[in-house]
Amino acid sequence: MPMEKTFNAAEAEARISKLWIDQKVGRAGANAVPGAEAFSIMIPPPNVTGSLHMGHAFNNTLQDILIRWHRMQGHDTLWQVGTDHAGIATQMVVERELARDKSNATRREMGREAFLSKVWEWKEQSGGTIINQLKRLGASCDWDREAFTMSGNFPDAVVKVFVDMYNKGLIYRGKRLVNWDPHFETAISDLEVENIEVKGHMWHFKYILAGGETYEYLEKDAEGQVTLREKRNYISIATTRPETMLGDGAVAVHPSDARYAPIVGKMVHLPLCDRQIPIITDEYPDPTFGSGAVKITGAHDFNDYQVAKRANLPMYRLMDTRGFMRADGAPYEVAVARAREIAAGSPTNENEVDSLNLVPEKYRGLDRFEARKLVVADINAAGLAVTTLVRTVDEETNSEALHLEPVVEAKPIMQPFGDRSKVVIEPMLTDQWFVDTAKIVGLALDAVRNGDTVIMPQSGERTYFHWLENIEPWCISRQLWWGHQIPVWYGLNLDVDSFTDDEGDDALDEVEILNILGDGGYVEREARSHCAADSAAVAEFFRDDLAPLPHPLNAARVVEVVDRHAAVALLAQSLADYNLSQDPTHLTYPIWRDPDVLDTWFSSGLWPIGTLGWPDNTPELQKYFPTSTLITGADIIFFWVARMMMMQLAVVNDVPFKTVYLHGLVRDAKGKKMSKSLGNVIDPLDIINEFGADALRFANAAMASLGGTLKMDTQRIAGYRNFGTKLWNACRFAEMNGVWEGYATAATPPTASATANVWIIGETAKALAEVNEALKTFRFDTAADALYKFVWGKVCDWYVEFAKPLFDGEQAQETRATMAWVLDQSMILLHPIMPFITEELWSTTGTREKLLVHTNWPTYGLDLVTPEADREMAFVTTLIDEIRSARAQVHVPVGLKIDLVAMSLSAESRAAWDRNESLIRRLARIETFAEGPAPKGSITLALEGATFAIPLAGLIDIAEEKARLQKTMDKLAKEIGGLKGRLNNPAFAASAPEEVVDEARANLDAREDEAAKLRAALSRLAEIG
RNA sequence: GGGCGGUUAGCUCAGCGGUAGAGCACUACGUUGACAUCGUAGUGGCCACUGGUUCGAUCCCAGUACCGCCCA
Repeated sequence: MPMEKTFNAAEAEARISKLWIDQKVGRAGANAVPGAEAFSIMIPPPNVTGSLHMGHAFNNTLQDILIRWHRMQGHDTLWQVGTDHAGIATQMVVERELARDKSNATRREMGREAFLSKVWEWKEQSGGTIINQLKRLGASCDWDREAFTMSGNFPDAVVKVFVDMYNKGLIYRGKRLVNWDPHFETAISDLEVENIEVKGHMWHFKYILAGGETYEYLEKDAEGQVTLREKRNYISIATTRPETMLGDGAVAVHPSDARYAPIVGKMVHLPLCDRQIPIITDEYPDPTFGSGAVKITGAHDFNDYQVAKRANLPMYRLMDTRGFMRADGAPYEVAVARAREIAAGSPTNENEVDSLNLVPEKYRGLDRFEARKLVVADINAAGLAVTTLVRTVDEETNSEALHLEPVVEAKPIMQPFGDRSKVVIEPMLTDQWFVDTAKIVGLALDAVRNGDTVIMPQSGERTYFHWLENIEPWCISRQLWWGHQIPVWYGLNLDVDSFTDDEGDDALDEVEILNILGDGGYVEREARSHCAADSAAVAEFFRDDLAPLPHPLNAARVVEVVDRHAAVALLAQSLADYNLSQDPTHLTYPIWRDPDVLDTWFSSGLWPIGTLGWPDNTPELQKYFPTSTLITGADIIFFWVARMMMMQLAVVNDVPFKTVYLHGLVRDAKGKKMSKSLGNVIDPLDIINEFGADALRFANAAMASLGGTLKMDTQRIAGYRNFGTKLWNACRFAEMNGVWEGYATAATPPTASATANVWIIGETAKALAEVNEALKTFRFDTAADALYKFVWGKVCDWYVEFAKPLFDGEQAQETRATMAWVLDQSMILLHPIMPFITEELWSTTGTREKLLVHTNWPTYGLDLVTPEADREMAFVTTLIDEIRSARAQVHVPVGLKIDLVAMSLSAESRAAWDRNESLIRRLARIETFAEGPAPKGSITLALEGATFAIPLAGLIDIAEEKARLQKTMDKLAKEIGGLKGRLNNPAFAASAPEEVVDEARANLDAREDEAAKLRAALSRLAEIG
């Protein structure tokens, strides 16, 4: 059955994709020769909730190109595929799904266990979407090894790493100011916060000095002239977040700020609150900004937090997990009384400070933005706003009036938003788990500095260094349910420090038991904690804690309960039972697990070893780790690349990958970020449906120059679809000429005698060398460009045309063999970039031992290039180009055959002519050929080593031909001028390398030779008219 | 404010010491033994600006302007 005119991508891709998957062409080690070197790539695991976007398509195309290239070379390849559980994103999706049906219970109503089983259910149903989309793209992963960060050995690996790092002191728990997402009610890391400029306001408040004090406030201009002098009883502060003033711990001014020097150390009344705070100095306030005085709210601002720590100020938390003003704890009067005691020096601790709710009653329970409005209104009402005189005119009476209005500046402010929730992030003082990154960052920096891991483009290394050198502790706990739960358990601290053994039986008596349970007793103490892989292992630690305690506590059974509340209840129950029964065997010691889960990036940070079976020393781990190359977006260099480096080095003391290839974000044709709101999202599946996966892949490869932005243009994709069609039709032409009959795959080219055949074999070798070199250096664009130029520009534009007359001559047989081989090589070389169309052509042409995906990558070298053939073909193609160009310029109709006269021919040109006459005649549309002088009314063509004339008496417009020649002369003159200028400069000959000088000289000779021929032609024209 | 990068044909980008290339778009012509998802010929550029280094700079260095991205 003859081939169709075009490749039917929609039909063929599905069929070929199934074939590859059924035959497991991408399984680890497929097509590897014995003892082959390993080549491995870890896919950046897409979110299990996700679907394929252009970024994925781009990223995975590049990975697949490398994998296919190495696999065809017989290397032992692994492309590890899988998905990420994506804590927040997945929890969000499942909650949203549940909310669609009002009859469903909410997450909180159904509880942790039931919710998690819903998430798993959802994952089973829709988690495979993106994997199937990768298959449509043609990705040749090892599908049987598909991993998931919540399945298989991954949970164990994550827990083991946590425990190890905990034991090494690399993970700690602490109360820190973290980014709090009030929507998801969890901490998030710095990287999950997007700072966006929004319209905001700056309010100015007066904090009145305590004790009726006043001071002289002076403002000076740059020359030191006093511009303002007034007696003040207040200090003016500016804020964009008025509601936080309720938690202020101080007002800070810069130590060099002379305006406030008289009042540093004095107290001010905190408006709306019944307490006083000090005026302190700190380097943080900028004296030139606003009033130069800053209110310090340590629990709700990152800068203030640092100031508060330096000045040892209490940090009062004002909000709850949803971002509402606190409504818990003691009444305001009680809390504020205690705060005053603390301010006066009463000893306290972090936990007590955190437990004090200093939100006055009227603001309690309000949303933070509601509270803001109310605080502003109340301050205005109290006359504590900084005001300005405003003149108004009454329209009816036309009378002017002056009155004071609060100063509120409208100004853009940077506001933090959650990258998932899109709500305003609240800095919040909470207990969280941290990785002490400062302790593990060193190895990660060194590995890149000493080249164990190479990041490209190199600018990526600079970014990497800059971030790691300034790294902050990594907050790894999330108050979510979907994720790896932190392997830390807590138990009540029952250490009995005042035990008196009245009975001499070394056992607790009833009074002592009551002490344990009683108000303010042991159960109120801070809990003990232990970290271990599971509850059985952790129970050992708690038994060790219990061992030194008096009977019967030392014999208590350790049991796990849900939380501290349940633990206290169970312990009480248990002790009460004991008191009656005196049977210690029933005594239980309850422990509970930390409810938080780990940041998703903590587990994906272990992706390279986790997917290879670690902590078991599997054969895959030995073979494929460290992995060869990581291809990922530059936007996740911090999230993921740097963390994988730190984690792998900390855990297995080896780099996770040898090369990191970073690429930019895929944008639309205009360079805009693709976003749903802009409506400029291009769905790669739509592109595949319209143009085929190969066209998309080729476009991706061609765009992949190092460092640039990636602008996706469907017109360009269409162009590469056309490129596929071009190759298709070259093969179809071959088929129509019987080229494939009896042809079987051959590693080496056929012996050829016709110059065109010899030449194209050499061009094929050049293309191979270029593709190899380009892919070796990750220049996918160069590889694509070289293939495009070879297949279209050499094979189709010239070779196929040359072959047509050759098919009729004595060299028909070798031409068929050569064409088959060249097209074969084209399929092979293109296969990594365009796998579908090439696999399809492969199966419809010739006799094949293996699928193309497993066909051996060629190894022939540039020795196949024959310089004589190159020169000869250069003469032929130049001559044809010149004739065509001349014909077009003097408007010779395409259909008209012309005569050609050779005025002069060098020996080499004559030989070239003789061997290729039929090609030239055909492609330049020549009727007759003769040697001799130019007939009258000819146009002239000057080539190196030859001059030709085309007699066109009566057909040509003399003036037009003159203009044509003059134009060529002008171009030549410009070149000659430049070359002469250089050669006449003595410094050039003296300083430039010899070959450059020689080349310039030879070039000048050739140009002058051509110019002379053209001058002669012009003078001949002058004779005519 | 800090860091990284960009500025080359109408558009999107390569090139990065020997006076410019591709694809697309555009113009004219065109169905010759594969291909109109095509062919042939063509139009189009003080390589942002100012200095410096060099025999020679789009390319290296410094500065300026403008534009991105990331982090505060």
